[in-house]
Amino acid sequence: MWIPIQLNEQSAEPLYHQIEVQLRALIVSGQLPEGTLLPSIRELAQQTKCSVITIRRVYQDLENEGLLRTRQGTGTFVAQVDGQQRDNQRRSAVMTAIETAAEAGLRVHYTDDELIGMLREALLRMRPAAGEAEHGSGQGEGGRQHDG
Amino acid sequence: MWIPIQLNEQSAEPLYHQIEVQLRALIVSGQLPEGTLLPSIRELAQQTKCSVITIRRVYQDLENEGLLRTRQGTGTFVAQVDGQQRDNQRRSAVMTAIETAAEAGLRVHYTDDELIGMLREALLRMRPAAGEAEHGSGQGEGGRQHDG
DNA sequence: TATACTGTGTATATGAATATATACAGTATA
DNA sequence: TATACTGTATATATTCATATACACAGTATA
Repeated sequence: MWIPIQLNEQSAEPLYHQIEVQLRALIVSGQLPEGTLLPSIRELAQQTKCSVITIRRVYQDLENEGLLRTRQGTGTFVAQVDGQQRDNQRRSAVMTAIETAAEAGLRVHYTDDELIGMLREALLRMRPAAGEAEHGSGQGEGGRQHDG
Repeated sequence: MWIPIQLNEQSAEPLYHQIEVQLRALIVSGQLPEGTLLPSIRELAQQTKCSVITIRRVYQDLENEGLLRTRQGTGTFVAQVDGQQRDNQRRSAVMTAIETAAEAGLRVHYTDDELIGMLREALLRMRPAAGEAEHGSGQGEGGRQHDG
């Protein structure tokens, strides 16, 4: 049992948070369907080379958000949430970040069009040649600092 | 000597960081021109009701970024940076936030158009009626006076 | 020089965030 | 029941962020 989690050891962003963000996205985007049995905390701890307690925290946090359901002795599953609610979570995760960006933009007096242009640029850069033959160049994504 | 800094005591965002973000924006957007003498650290500390050391840290951080210049015994000034470089800083402050948002969006499989739409929404919400009845540049209620 | 401003350096308190080991408890099944 | 898995609870180490007091040093000027 394996799920795609990529940790950046360099980043100042704490492990538990990196894992949470990625796992949350997998669930909320439907890539991990309802009822899916996740790896055990020990298994995922081994995969990610961090402690069991850290993974436990991740599972616990996501359970508190209603995304997971755990049964002691059995395992941890993707919870069933109604589509409406899941959409909300999916949306709000992104909207929060967008609002932060918009705020930053307004503060330094960028126009709406300029900001939208910058978003277009960023997307183009991060989603290289979607439709072309790209293969290979590992676009320098990655290490950002923690958000404020 | 007074500069418009608004602190949110409730926020989890630390004081020094709130001040830095706002002061950086004032400089980088040109609202505080080159050569402007800032309030002394003691004065700004009083205005913001936080300690001198905290303000000192702010000034020091911004000096390390090249935005300020301090002369012991005299005061702290807005540094002269060539327009190119200042534009870069203005831009990168926003771009970083935009990239974070884009990353979040891609993770949950939003399309570019959806993300752009969300940004439009956010801007509309945060910059209400910018072509309607309101005249004036709308920014910052609470008075911007500026005498020297 | 005396005074009253500037910024600077050192040393420190405090609390939260991060991560951990280890022992405990529930569940499934041969 | 014995075993081998699950998750859980407690207690703790460590580091970093935040904020501070207070003595020190440079500058301007009456």
